[in-house]
Amino acid sequence: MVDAENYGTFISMVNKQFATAVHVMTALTLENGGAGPISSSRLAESVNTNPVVIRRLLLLLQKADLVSSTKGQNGGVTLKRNASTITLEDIYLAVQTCQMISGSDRKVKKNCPVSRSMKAVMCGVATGVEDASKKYLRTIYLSDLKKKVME
Amino acid sequence: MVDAENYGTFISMVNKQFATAVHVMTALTLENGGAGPISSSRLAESVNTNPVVIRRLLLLLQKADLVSSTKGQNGGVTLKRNASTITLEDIYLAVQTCQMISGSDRKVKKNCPVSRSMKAVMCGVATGVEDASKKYLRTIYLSDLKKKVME
DNA sequence: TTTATATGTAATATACATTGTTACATATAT
DNA sequence: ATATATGTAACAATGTATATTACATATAAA
Repeated sequence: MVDAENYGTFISMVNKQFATAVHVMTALTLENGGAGPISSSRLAESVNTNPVVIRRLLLLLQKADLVSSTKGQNGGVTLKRNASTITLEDIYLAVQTCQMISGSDRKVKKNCPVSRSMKAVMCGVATGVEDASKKYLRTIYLSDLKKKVME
Repeated sequence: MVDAENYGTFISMVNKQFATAVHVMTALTLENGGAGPISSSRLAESVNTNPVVIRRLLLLLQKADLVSSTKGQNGGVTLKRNASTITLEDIYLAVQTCQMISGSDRKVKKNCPVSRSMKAVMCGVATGVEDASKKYLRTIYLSDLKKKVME
């Protein structure tokens, strides 16, 4: 049933990509320096998902130059940079699919001044939210998360 | 086709609610003080959607005490507070369905320290992003948007 | 009091992105 | 040569938001 009480109160559980990416990168931070590369299968176990989901994510992290992977026996993934130089903004930008706030894609009503202005207005708002968020994410380093996990 | 080039690059067009709410509130700001209340049908025309979509949104805005509505002939919706006292944070909080950054709902792997820590880690991150965003949204008043539209 | 018109609300259809899964090609260390 | 890892395609399953139709309810105005 959808009424005033719960309309719009669904919790969106799509877009786990950022959370998954942070998980993977944190795991690499803790395990690398240990016994070499980690396989997507082991990462998938820690995340509790399918290895292909992890591998798809890793392609994005590779494109952003955050990790590198090697094929074949004893292959797997390693961090490409030191954990104390990687921030959550780096990870966010690597896997970002869309802005946190999105405008509407509805057709503009050309005879309505408000409708005509909305795209520009929401674009500005989206940029503002994005900038504020990234500024915050930039303050958190992978090495900070490592500490948190080890506590 | 889904490959490395476009996997994760879909633009999510769900969650137009905030954009729609800003549109509606801006329209009310411009038109109120004019010829009394505005009907959901007229608002729907400006937004280019179905009146019911607008009415469902208005229920949320009413719960947040931002607008009030009257039934019957010549009925409709009016702003309940002055536009120079309403910020985009008020609107965001009224229609917010979930946090901008969400954690994963996957089951925790209890023998993995990273997996055990992730929920707390992502909760902190989500709160940080949320706070930063709200702080920004708090700086923009409906009266500012009115000016932008009238330019 | 009747009528027109507005909101309130339910039920359902539609659209679409993300995740999960299977299958297989490709590369590489041992 | 073989085992094992990544790379990639294809498709099913899931879940949320929007759109739409229909109707109940309230109220101003004739």
